[in-house]
Amino acid sequence: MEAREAKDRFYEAFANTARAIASPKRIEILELLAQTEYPVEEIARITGMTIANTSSHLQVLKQAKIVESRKQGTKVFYQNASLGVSDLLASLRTLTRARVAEVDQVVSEYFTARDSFEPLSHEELLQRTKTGDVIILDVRPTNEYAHAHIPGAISVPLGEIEAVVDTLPKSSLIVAYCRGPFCVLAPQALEILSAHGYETRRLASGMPEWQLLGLPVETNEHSSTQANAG
Amino acid sequence: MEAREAKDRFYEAFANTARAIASPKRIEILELLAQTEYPVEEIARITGMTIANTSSHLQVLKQAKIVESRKQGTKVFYQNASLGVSDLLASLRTLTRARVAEVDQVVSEYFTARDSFEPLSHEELLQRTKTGDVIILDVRPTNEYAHAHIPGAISVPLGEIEAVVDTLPKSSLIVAYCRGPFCVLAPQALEILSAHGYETRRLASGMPEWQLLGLPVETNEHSSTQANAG
DNA sequence: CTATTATTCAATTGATTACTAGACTATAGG
DNA sequence: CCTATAGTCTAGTAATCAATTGAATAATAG
Repeated sequence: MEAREAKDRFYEAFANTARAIASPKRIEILELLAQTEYPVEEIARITGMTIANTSSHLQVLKQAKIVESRKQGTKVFYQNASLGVSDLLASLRTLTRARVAEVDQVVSEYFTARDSFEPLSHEELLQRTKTGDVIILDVRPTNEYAHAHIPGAISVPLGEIEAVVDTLPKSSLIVAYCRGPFCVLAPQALEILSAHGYETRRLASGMPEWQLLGLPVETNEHSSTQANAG
Repeated sequence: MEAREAKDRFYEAFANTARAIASPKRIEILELLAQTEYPVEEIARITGMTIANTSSHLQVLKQAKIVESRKQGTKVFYQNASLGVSDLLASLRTLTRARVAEVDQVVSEYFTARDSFEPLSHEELLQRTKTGDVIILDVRPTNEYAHAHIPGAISVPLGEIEAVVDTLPKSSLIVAYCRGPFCVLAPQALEILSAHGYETRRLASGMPEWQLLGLPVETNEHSSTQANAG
């Protein structure tokens, strides 16, 4: 009985973590917080939930030690507790995508099939930056860029793409990345750029995956969470 | 509304996978099936559940495409659908362990603190096998060994450790591994061996983790699932 | 035709889940 | 001190779900 109870408590601990993540809304929150910290109100706005509901979802995640919070003035900023969260999300994505055709259906429906081109792997990117003539665009909101970005990448939030169109040299390959493999920001940005005659490629994955690979990131220490997302 | 529904369905797919895993019993099953395939009856016996209950847990996992089944005679063998399952379990373990002190408490209680020695990393093992004088023991049940094992490893199920004690040269380092980082088989085996004066080390992780690293495995094509586990 | 093995069904028990509205708390700034 | 802002907490609702067991059913081997 002793051992039985201990064994149950043991597996229970892992099940608790899984249970905290087993909710569409909370996964959406975690994907967002994988980019950078956000205050409750903004999380609520982005996910389309009420403040109260968002707060309670965040409590669930906090109790499972999956997210952490930091109070600043009247605001409470939440962020993922560690890169391990991104790792778990990545595993979950891989396992689900490989097995559930439905996901790709939804992807091609919601994330309209803008980028028909083969995405660029991180190895390819690193290699091509050596031989030069590559411009890397980070098309996420500026606060996410500020938190962590690929060294040398330029911050151009999706809304400002039009503005920079003619400032970029047409001789360079334009590589854009955003939040992750299912994020639409980069494909949308590249659609605009390629319509203007640029040679473009999308980076296969986003910031969290880049960090998981142990690749270097650059940070802008200051401005925390001003801009916003959709 | 269209986009809203698509987004919800999208995250729902991942949440479904997570929900299927968010159960202590099912995690226990998955950890077992990460070793090799097992028939329902044996899974029930090992986990201490009724056949009916085990079957229904397996249906949940099967519907989520996390496990697959194969019918042979009157038996139905289940196995994990891919290494992605082990990957997800590993992420879940890491995230939970790092954040929940409780896990380590339970570990040190249930998995009694037999191995006080620093576990051996796979890099160290590979390095030491080059310089020779290392014997690798796979102390899992023989069917799990047959399914996949470290090249050169000798199969010595825990129950047969005593029998081989004096056949192993004392000049060699004895390295044992089993199912994973929380598996007790190897520590128990090593306790016996070190009591007999052997120099012993435990491999830090088990077969699934070894495979996740892309390291080579050896297989004995035949005998499927005869021996058993506890 | 019988024993074995697994699945399914029905029923029980017990609990969670997501969510909203409104009360409450904490903080910043006048 | 007062007020607006931001977030948390509580209670209630409606909806499910979850784990389990035992009995009935199905599939297969011999």
